Amino acid sequence: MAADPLSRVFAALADPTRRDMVARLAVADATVGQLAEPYDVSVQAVSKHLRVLQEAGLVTRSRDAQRRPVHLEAEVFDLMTAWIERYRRRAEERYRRLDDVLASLPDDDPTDPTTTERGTPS
Amino acid sequence: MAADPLSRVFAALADPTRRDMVARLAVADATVGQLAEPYDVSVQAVSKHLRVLQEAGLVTRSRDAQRRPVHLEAEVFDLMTAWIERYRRRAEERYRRLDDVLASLPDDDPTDPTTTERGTPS
DNA sequence: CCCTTACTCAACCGTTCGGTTGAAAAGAGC
DNA sequence: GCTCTTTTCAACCGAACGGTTGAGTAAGGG
Repeated sequence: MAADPLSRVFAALADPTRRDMVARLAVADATVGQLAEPYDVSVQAVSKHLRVLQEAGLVTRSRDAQRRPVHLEAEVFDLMTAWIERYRRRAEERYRRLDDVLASLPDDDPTDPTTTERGTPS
Repeated sequence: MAADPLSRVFAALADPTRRDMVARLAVADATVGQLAEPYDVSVQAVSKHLRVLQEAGLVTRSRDAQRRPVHLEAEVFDLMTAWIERYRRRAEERYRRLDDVLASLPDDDPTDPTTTERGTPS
């Protein structure tokens, strides 16, 4: 149970029920019971889901008498977007470079004198 | 095993080994053996990881004799970022509105006549 | 003071997950 | 035609997951 933060966030959001809870918490804070209401599972199951979200840092909980209001912590999203954007950018850069190569290797039309000279020939 | 696409992508990236493979594939395509080399696990385990990444749409594979080069498909990232940004924005909007409320409810100083009138009473 | 509400803890259950080993499939090279 | 390389398939294993039920805890409300 000692996974790195990024793994915990991704794993937490890999469950559709938990994603839906996050979606609803983005609109307003809610108690465990309120969160459990729409789903066809026990309150205990929802409580477990919330613990997963909490340990992923996606959610915090306060006290209001017996109620434990849940609050969405949106900053953790940055962790994911940072990772995703990093490699997405890297991949796109690679494709861009590939496009350049393809663009520099034209039709090889022997009747076209502008294509007979190649850039960086070995 | 019939999970929705978003769950599959999140689940695929919840594993640090798979994330590392994606990171390396962002630099260059690689074969199963090349991908397996740095890790202290069997090639079969890596093959399984690749199947998970493939079913998540993160990766495609072609043929080169016995080799099966793996290629990163970066478009799937958009699926995640779209989801994340949607709810991040929603959450931030909510906080912004909360700030507005707090700003419109000033110090409540009884000696200050400008704070005695409240908007939308009752 | 009960009693009800709101929630968590604990134990259990079936399934999935990440890993293993062993065998098979598919090609290239001698 | 063998053999070596590369990869997958299949069976298995322990741990984690998502769910359940049942009991326990904490705090208001009659």
